[in-house]
Amino acid sequence: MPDLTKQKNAAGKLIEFGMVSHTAEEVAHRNHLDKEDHPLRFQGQGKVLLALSQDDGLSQKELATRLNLAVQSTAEFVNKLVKKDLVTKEKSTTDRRKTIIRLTDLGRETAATETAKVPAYLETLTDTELEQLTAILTKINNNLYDEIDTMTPTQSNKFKATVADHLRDWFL
Amino acid sequence: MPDLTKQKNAAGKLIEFGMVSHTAEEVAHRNHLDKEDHPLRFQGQGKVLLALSQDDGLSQKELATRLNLAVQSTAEFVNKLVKKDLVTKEKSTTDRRKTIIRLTDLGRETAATETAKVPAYLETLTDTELEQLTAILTKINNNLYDEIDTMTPTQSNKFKATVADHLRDWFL
DNA sequence: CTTTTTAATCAGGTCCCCCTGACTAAAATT
DNA sequence: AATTTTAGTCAGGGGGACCTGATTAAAAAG
Repeated sequence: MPDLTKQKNAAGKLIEFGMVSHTAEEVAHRNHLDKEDHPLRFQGQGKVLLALSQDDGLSQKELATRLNLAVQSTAEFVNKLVKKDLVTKEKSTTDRRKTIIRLTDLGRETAATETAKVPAYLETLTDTELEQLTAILTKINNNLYDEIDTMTPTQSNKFKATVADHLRDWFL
Repeated sequence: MPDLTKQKNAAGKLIEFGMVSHTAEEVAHRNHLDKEDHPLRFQGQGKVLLALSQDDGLSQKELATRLNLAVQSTAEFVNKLVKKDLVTKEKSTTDRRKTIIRLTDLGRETAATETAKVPAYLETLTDTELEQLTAILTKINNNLYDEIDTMTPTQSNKFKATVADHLRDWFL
């Protein structure tokens, strides 16, 4: 039986981490120490980018189902990404209803550097700590995937595949 | 010299965690398995609530400086919280320019349950893992506080105190 | 007793994430 | 050929986190 206090401690630290990292990002952004427009948080537009770096050339519909989004939301994000020259839209030749979304070089690069970026706050951790953290987060993330899968009976939910596999490829 | 690969692994897991936990929350919310209006992410309104649970009866100005926000933003969040019956506003009697913000019982309770909530995904971790996670996050968070303090030369930046001390009180 | 500083407010904006409803155009069915 | 399904689009919204600018009321200072 796990110690409830320990759980609460960890939970608190996690909340704290969420808040503080968010604030740090915002401060950095306001101080213009940050070149990019916006950090690209891997929600919304970021999610789309990530899905595409794993599987380029998806249709909007496919993107929407994979990302658990309404098609219209997906369209919105895609359009925003087009404006930033991170992806392109082109009509499918085999099925002219479909629009194929592809990463531009810039888009691919952005996704890569964005995910490969090592935050400064990790640099003081020892190798052991990094390993522990990775192992623990792996466990946590898997739990979360299960949670999502349980809640969304959409059998074609490729969310986990989209996120996890991509990151695995990038990092392992 | 720390292993760069290990850093990247951890960084990736952290990104993944951010995305996945966010998605899980959204899914839960859409499925109405979530009673509350909105999860209260401890930014914006949530930050205000947290600051108040540590130090009740602050003025809006004090809140703003502590939270690194424009006074107008603070006012906006406070007003939203008032509508939700989580805080109250009252004019200070000693200085009638000031507006004192106080938590309602509901507000205090909300902050408490919100922060004390142990996410399901922590329940499968062993005691050892929980301890490791807590230790590592403590280190990371401290790094982030330093980052923020370095970037904001506002000497009166009580951000760290507001966030960390409160959570410490709650969890330790 | 003025002038200046301070705490708030209102007004208006920017950008983000995300959704429903209504409607076309192109495939797949019947 | 006529109908239905499918992929997208437009229009419109709701809520959230923030911000700048202009203005008021009250306290502090000169």
